[in-house]
Amino acid sequence: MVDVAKAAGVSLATVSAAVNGSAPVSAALKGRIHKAIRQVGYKTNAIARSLKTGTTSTIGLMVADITNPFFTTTIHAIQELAHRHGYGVMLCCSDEDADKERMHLRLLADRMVDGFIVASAGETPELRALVEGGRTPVVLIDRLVDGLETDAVVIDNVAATRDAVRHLAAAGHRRIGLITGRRTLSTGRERYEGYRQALEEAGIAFEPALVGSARFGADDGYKAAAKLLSLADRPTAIFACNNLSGIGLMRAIHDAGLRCPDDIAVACFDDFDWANVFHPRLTTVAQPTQAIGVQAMLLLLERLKDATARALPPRVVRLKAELRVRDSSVRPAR
Amino acid sequence: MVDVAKAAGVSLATVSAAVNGSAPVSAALKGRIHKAIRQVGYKTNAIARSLKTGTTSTIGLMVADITNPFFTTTIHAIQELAHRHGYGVMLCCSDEDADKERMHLRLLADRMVDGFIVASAGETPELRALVEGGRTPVVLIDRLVDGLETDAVVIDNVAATRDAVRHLAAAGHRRIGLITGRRTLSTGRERYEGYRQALEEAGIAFEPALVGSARFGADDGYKAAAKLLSLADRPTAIFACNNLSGIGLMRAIHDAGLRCPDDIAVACFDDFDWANVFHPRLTTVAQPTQAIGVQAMLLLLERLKDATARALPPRVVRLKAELRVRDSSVRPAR
DNA sequence: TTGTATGCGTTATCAT
DNA sequence: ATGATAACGCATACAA
Repeated sequence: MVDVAKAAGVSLATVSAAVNGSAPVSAALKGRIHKAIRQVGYKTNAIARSLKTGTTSTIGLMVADITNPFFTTTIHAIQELAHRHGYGVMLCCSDEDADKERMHLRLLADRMVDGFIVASAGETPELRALVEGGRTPVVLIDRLVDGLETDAVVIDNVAATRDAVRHLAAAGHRRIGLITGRRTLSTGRERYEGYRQALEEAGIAFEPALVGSARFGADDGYKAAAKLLSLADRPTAIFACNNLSGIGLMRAIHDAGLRCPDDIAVACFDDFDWANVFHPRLTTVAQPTQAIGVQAMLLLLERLKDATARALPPRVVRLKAELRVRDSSVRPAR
Repeated sequence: MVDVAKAAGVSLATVSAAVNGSAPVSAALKGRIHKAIRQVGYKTNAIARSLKTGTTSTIGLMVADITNPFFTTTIHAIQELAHRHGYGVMLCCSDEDADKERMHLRLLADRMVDGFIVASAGETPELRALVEGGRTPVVLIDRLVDGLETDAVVIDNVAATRDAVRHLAAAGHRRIGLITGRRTLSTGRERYEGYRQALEEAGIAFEPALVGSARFGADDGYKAAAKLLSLADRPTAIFACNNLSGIGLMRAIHDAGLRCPDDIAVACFDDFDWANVFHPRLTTVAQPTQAIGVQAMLLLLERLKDATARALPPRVVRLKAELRVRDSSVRPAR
């Protein structure tokens, strides 16, 4: 920039003013300056600017599983919107590991990101300090964390699961199994609650034996499902609380020599491109993944751009998920 | 940091030396300093450091489609390895749009990332300038770009496709269709070439009518597939050159009232979790997605950490993909 | 409207 | 071994 100033025969400050429009500069000088910029091949140094302004035009995005199509679409939406507003996105993945999340949170904080969007793997001192510090806005997505008062975008997991299980009950099923995710997550707890509600609503007694727990990955889901399927009086329908346990469930059904939906009805959380293609076409709870990302980024942008908005109380927006009934949950007519 | 110095009663320079180990500091002072650091709650400001050192400990990752499971796993591997080495990852997605890619490349360059990993949507002046400038290391993944001499990690697309089509031919198919991706991409060209080679090898005459083109997304794949299927003398087997066109293909088959593999055999590029679960279990070409990410990051790290390695000539590593034969490509015994 | 001077938080070069 | 001081490249308050 000093080179540009020299080449254009003006002062440093004038160049800065011309580049940022922070002060009026005569048209003549502007022309000279821009010409000089091209000549010198000047590129504004964002680092130096950051040091001076205290902002990096970068947000930190922390997700629990980047491999999950659910997060993938959300990340995409966030990234798209962020870029449109001049923000870069620094991505971190905790792999559902709270310790990793802490590390990454520190990495992001060190780099002085202007804001955070995080799908937390669990409450940590770092996360709490971050939101309580109040210096950097953070918006939670997908999962709420207890006692953390900050912006958030989640879906109504209770209603979504209730709808799905209600659908199963309406089809005549009385023994409905559940494969839950981790109860330490708000999603896990809420979906479990939705299951209970639907059961009660349908006048079906809750049976602990019918709920399996898949804390990590498809293999865990497989084991939980296999256990359910080996019950003497096995369920005639099963709802899987996430994508991965859904995969495990379908594998277990296949390996048990059972057929879906003839022998057992299935529905699961999280829709994905292929769900509609194979046999059986899978009944799913489709989250508004794109909208979640957009909403989250919008919330963050408000706090970022608008000084008065920074003082606003926490806003949590709950979006609705949609039950997509396909073949896997409805027994074919005989 | 100046506060720390004050609190510990030492000079700024000494604190810096103690923190970075850049100069010997007596144990006594070290103790005082670290205590002061905790007292003050000091956190090193990466921005200021970057301004001084000229490095950001951040790499730019540019992919064409973050929604694609292929990229997803690769991104994950890159991110993991980067973090282990103290690097942050700034993620950009071009959506297969060269113009977007240019914008994002500029965004990353402005932020002074130390290195790039890019799955390019096409050659652009920005990309060329970047590698020819030689100031920042660039490693290409998935796709090579003509005339760009830089590190790269790709797979042997010709061999992979040849293997898959050969498998189809070996099963007795003589009319084998192809749904290609964009020919402007190296992957598109190489996979097409592999198809031609397998045909020639099997003594099957090439028929232009049997190759459809799906440039963007599943819908495009659907159309291309539908056209192939409506041919008077339609193919008895089809190979889809990527995940998305595979989805379109399967939908088209279903909508045409055909059954796979009974009426038509199918194989497609890119494996994914669900491929093995539904009926028909899908025959796929599985890329070593994780290895691609690891290799790419390794290549980049070498250039980043080792001053002498920066002068090394471009290295392109070609990994092998693996054909996973499942049900969709083999006609059941009658 | 334009220029001068100063500081952002580090690291690095020199003395001491 | 430690301390004073000068950059790094930009933005801005203030003076002209």
